[in-house]
Amino acid sequence: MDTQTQILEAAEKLLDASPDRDISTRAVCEAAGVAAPVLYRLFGDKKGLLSALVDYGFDRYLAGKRAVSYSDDPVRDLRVGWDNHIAFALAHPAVYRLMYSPGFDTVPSAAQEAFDLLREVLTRCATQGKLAVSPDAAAQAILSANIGVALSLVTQAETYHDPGLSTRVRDAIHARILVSPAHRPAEVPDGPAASLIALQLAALLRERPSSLSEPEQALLVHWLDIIGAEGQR
Amino acid sequence: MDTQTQILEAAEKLLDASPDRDISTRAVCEAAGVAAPVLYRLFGDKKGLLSALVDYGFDRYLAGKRAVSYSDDPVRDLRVGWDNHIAFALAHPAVYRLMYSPGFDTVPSAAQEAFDLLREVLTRCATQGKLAVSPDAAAQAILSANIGVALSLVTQAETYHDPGLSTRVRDAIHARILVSPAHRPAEVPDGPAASLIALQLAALLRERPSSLSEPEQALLVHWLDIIGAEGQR
DNA sequence: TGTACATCAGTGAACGCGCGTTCACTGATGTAC
DNA sequence: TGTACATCAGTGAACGCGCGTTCACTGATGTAC
Repeated sequence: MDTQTQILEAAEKLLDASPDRDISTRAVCEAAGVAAPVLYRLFGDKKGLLSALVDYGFDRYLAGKRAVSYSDDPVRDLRVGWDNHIAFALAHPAVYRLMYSPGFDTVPSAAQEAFDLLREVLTRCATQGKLAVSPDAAAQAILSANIGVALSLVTQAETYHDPGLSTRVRDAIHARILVSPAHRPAEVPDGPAASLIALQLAALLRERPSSLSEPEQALLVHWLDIIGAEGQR
Repeated sequence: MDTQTQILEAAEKLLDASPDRDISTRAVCEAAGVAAPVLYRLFGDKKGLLSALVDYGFDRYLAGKRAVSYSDDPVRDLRVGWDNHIAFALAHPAVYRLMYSPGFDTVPSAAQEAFDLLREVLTRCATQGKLAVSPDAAAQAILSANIGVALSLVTQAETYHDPGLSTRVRDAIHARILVSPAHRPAEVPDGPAASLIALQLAALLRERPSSLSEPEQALLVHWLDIIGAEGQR
């Protein structure tokens, strides 16, 4: 383990143990067993250390996700992704807080990457005609709820003690976002086919460009999204 | 406006404007136009100021809620409550962060009070036989999702730009938590009456004590909850 | 192979600023007699 | 009504600690000749 990793591990450990969610660079150096200037040569300053810490923790999390060759059931991947998110928050509470409830104004790049990964899975759902809203809207709904459950569990475990909480919220969101085969005919009695097919087509077109020009295709997809949105309640 | 309020308003204003979500007592005093010792006589120390700030902002929010004589439609109250929560977060981002993503270990008492208020509304839903899970489980699901949406909107407005996000997540959770008249017979084909009536009875018993002894009643309600939970998927 | 030198990860010690906090004091207001 | 005194919200100025950060230096390693 090189010095850089040593410092990062020490920093995360101290941050998890700190009641006020803050650490001093001096304490980090002492815990890592190095002199102060080492930290500043490697990370520039304290802010640099913290953002490196976010990247360090989250890269391992995303690496696992990226490496996984997705199953051919994107809906299943969606559930696994939710559960992974919760598990990561519980395993790295301090880093998680830095990611999704940051003290600085700039949002960590890793958070954006996580969002994009989720949207990819959702696009695959849409391609199979299983998504009832646009992938972007679905990603926003899923991630925001996912973050809420994770932060609640991390910061207020006593209040949020229901063991079924995470899956209940997860399935509630998924049920709303996905096309439920059982409910489809009952929920949208007239003209559901149009909006659903529009969404499916929009997802397909987003993946592979057609023979249309780029602006034309962008407008087409936009219109398809509008038609698809009509199917929502 | 007395000195105490002046200081609190100055503190919230500075906190909302601060990029790193922190303030110095010196800056607060300067902005409020008072000398430093005043702050320490009124609030004890910095931590005292911050928790007073949380109470100050949140009390006004809860006061409005408490004052409202609820409609006879608790499900409607549920929706209004969600929307109020979001509105408060957007109006007081810094205070909201202190409440639901606190830097200290102790959870603000106002947060607990908000949780209890939500559970009361849910109990009224249960009394009318409209709740498909226990009020406590429902409150956890609703609040955690509500917090997630609020924090996402507050800290990452650019990413979470979908105008329908809040209501979509809200209705998704509510649909899962409430008994949908249309779905009830289809969802729980055999013996749904038992679990639903058990939940309704449990809610009623929690409100007015029966002729049973307190421990007896507590055990009864506990069993009713268990039976009620069988109806959940 | 031996020597001279550049490179660079590391150290010990200090700097100095900002901060939370407190000390000694003032001036206005209310109250007992 | 007038006087003496307690109360208390306020002030100016300083204290001193912890912190992020940097300076001058060391010792090991790799490399050209």
